[in-house]
Amino acid sequence: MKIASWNVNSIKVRLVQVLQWLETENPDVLALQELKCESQLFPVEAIQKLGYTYSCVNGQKTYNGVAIISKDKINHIVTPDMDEQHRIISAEINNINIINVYMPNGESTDSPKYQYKLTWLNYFKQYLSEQVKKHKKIIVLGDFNIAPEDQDVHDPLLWNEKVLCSTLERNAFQEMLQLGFIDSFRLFEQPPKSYSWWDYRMLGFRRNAGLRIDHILISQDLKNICQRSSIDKAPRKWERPSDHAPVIVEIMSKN
DNA sequence: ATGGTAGAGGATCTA
Repeated sequence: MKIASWNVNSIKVRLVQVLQWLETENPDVLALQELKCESQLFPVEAIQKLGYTYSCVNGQKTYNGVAIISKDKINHIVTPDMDEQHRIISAEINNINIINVYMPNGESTDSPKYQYKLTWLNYFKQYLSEQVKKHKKIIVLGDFNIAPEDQDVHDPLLWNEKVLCSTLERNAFQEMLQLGFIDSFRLFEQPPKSYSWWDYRMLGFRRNAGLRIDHILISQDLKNICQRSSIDKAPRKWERPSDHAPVIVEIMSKN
């Protein structure tokens, strides 16, 4: 079972790329973030034509918005948002609980948005702690807007204690792991300087000035059946790309 | 001191 996550930064603009990527990579499940569209405007038909019969959307106008599309049946859809910002959608597919998140960015550590992010992270940790009591097989994936370690940052000195890299955010990430999750990417040997997001500005991608802020966490029960975890940089080189690359995990078996 | 780019929506806000 191949499961992927991609912050598309507007599904309306990125639909062409998403369809192209689905055709080449053929994942069973794709979690999308930053749809920037209302749920009823999500392009279900075009996606269904590629065999993704099932989908669930938690959209909103202008900002945020998340969705899960799947070849296999989607059950128990929930959207446990903290407030009016639509950032979470969770569903069960093939007996695995998939929690798709778009975490707040925070803007900068002196911004009120940073305080909002910390509050939101606290809320989400609480939600996860409830989920681990209820389910054994859980995947938490999406745009975390946190680079967990210095090895996930192109220039750790430049980013030292900056938003996305600050100690409080990294602590929150570790506290999520301590609930019983593993950063699937680090289960395997990876190319050095692997990132998932590059700023559109200042030739970020060409300089590989990136951060690894998109993650796929798996619960302990999935560790031994996790086959692969990777970042696909290819779509970032395409015409009119998202600033994020898709991240992928492969789990053995369907049940 | 604050740019640089992209998307939404029609002036800024968010990232």
